[in-house]
Amino acid sequence: MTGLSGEVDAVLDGFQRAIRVEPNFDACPVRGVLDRIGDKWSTLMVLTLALRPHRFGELKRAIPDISQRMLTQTLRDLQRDGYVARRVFPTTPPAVEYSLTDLGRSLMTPLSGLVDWAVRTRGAVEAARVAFDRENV
Amino acid sequence: MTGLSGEVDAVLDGFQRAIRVEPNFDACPVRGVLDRIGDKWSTLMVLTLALRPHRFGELKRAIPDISQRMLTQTLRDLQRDGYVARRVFPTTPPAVEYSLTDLGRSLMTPLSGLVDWAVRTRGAVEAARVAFDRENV
DNA sequence: AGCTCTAGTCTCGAATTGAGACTGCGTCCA
DNA sequence: TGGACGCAGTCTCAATTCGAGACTAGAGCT
Repeated sequence: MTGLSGEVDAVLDGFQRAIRVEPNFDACPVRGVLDRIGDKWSTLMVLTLALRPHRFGELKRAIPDISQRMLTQTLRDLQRDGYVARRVFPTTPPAVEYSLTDLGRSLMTPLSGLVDWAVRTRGAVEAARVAFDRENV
Repeated sequence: MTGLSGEVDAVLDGFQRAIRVEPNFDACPVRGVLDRIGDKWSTLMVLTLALRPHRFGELKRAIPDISQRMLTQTLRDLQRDGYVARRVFPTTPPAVEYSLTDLGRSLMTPLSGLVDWAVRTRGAVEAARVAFDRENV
């Protein structure tokens, strides 16, 4: 047995069944969802928008090392998947407000579990990295 | 108020504090951990290794659309971070077994929460995509 | 001698990303 | 009246990353 809780086993079973059932592995819809979440900028952006709605420029300042190009593109992708809502105020200069939808907010529960895990394990990960780099010159 | 549970709020607070404290945003250790998890292949590989240990070739067959190059590289990265253990049997032809470490297994709880969420929401995401594509010609 | 098997590495063209210049258009200040 | 500014992008080009597939070592099998 795996030593994991029953809940985890159930999810694993579901995962295994999902990829078995899906003849085209690449088209697995769970992968489609996970790939978006797994994107370098997506989680960061969802986490930032969870604090409060942001305008385009605010997001750029909140995540200083993202390029405008990727900011635009990631926002579009999140919007397309229904996680983020885009509201345009036809003023000059233009104002655009991005906010999480209910679907986007529903991601916060599993995502915060992951962030929490990351915070708890980062020490172990850092130690593992140092050990690995020491052994592999 | 955000409408989220207190637990999520607490994690968000932690996240916000973490990025505030970190002067070099790019070096935030949580991001380092999340970036690895967020990798296109990492989650898939962890999920596969959670089923049972796999040899290199088995992994390649289990995840048919990964290139050898990325398979090697992702496994190295996961090993470096201490999620995966690599065991070499000095036979010919060589045999190498990859398995999850305790640290790697500890990821299964939050990760399965995410997979579960992906399974539950994929219908809504698919609908959002169709609606978006219809509106944007 | 030649073929097979495994776990990689190497090379090269293709796709993705980053840095930053540029746009449109009203407002503010002179 | 005209010049600079702010905002939310788009466009271009260079750098980085990725995928596909050829190639390697060394023992066993025929």
